[in-house]
Amino acid sequence: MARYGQEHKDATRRRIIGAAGRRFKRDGIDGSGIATLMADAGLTNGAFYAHFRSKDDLIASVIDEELRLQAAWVDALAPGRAGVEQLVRAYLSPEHRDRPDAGCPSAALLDEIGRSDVLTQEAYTAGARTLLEQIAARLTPEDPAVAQGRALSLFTMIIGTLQVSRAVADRELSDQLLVQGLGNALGLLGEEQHTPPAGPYRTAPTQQEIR
Amino acid sequence: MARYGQEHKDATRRRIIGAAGRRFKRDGIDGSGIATLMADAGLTNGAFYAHFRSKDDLIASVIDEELRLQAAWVDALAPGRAGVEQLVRAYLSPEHRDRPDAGCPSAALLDEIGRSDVLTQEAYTAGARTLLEQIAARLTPEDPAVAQGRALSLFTMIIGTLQVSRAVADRELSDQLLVQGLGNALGLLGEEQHTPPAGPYRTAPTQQEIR
DNA sequence: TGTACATCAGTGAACGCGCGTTCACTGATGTAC
DNA sequence: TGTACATCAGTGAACGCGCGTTCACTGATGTAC
Repeated sequence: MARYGQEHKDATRRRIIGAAGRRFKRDGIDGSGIATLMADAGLTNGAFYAHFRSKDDLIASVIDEELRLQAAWVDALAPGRAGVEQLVRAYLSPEHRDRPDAGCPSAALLDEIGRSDVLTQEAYTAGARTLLEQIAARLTPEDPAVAQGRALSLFTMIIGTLQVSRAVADRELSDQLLVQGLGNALGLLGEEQHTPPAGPYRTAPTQQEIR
Repeated sequence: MARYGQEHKDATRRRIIGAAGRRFKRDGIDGSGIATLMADAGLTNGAFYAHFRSKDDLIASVIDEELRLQAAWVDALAPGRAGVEQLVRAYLSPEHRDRPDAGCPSAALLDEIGRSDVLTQEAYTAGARTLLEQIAARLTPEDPAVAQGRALSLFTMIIGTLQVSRAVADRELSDQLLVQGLGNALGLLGEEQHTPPAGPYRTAPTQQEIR
């Protein structure tokens, strides 16, 4: 029958999506051409349309996949509130700021997602819902409404802080914004918690895969 | 001597910058071509290089101008804490969400600014510093450190919230995020303040020029 | 007051280039017999 | 076991188009005399 089984084609598709995710987060969606990201995946431009109907189709697939990976990363954190603290420390680290290609798709692409077509926005919607629920579930599960509000505060604050820290030319100010943002986030998280487990935020787990 | 005085050329330059600001915020920086934004300004593509050295030069000028306008808008708000509440209500309104071209440059362009050249990032840095100081100055000026932290929390939270509300395909969820974000922001603002002046956020002043 | 000239903001065609997309083709593999 | 054939993932040239940028030119105006 076929030269390779379906699993080979699926693997190639996933490879393209992975390479495109990294490229998009580094250079922007508009700033990434098909030929470039196919080369990233070790292929030539022509093969693209055997896997995707259009660039828009790819974009939606990438956003879907990126948010799934992020959800899996959040699931793997320590249980409960401690995991959220872990998340925040890793998220607002200089390492995350300096490696957008390995980082959070929201921080790197939110503006562009806001200008994307409906399929991409639907993928983002589902992903963001999941993340907000995951965070809320770790915060005071006895009061869902409060937890939901705090989850949204945290989510928007850490995204905004990382974006501003990346947009700023002054390194010192950028570092300061991260530290201050971390303080704000931890404050928001744990007024009840008296001694937040110390440890520099640079030793957060799976640094390379901060999302 | 010259056909027109220097003020004519300056006016044209400002007109291009204004048109480009609106276009950038609507379609993205990468998504806006020189010919299109010159047509927006009532000119043809060729005239562009009599006013700017390059597109990058324009981008830096646009970011500088957009943040100056935003600072002026913040200055015109009611004095003190009441002005910040006014700001937050206008910022997290459905009207602002739905008119990015007339809105906040940070919410529309932060990702792209993070990928822009150093001149653009320097313009953004100066503008963001001013805005953070303006907000901080309105919050408990007796304790600058606390005010600074809260200003950053507010700034990043409202930007993040607006971006997420724009990226989400579900209108109902989007509205809900704005309301919840507004609650969070007001909570952050005024634990001391018992009855925040009501009035729907849609009647915030200078709606058209929310920034 | 009337004419010749200089100025220069703006025009619009053209440049090479990379974009998203199409398509005739290649060639490594599995199957048939 | 060896040969002919079918499959189809991937190649790479080509398509029209819009990009950022350049440049020879236009034509309305102010100045000189």
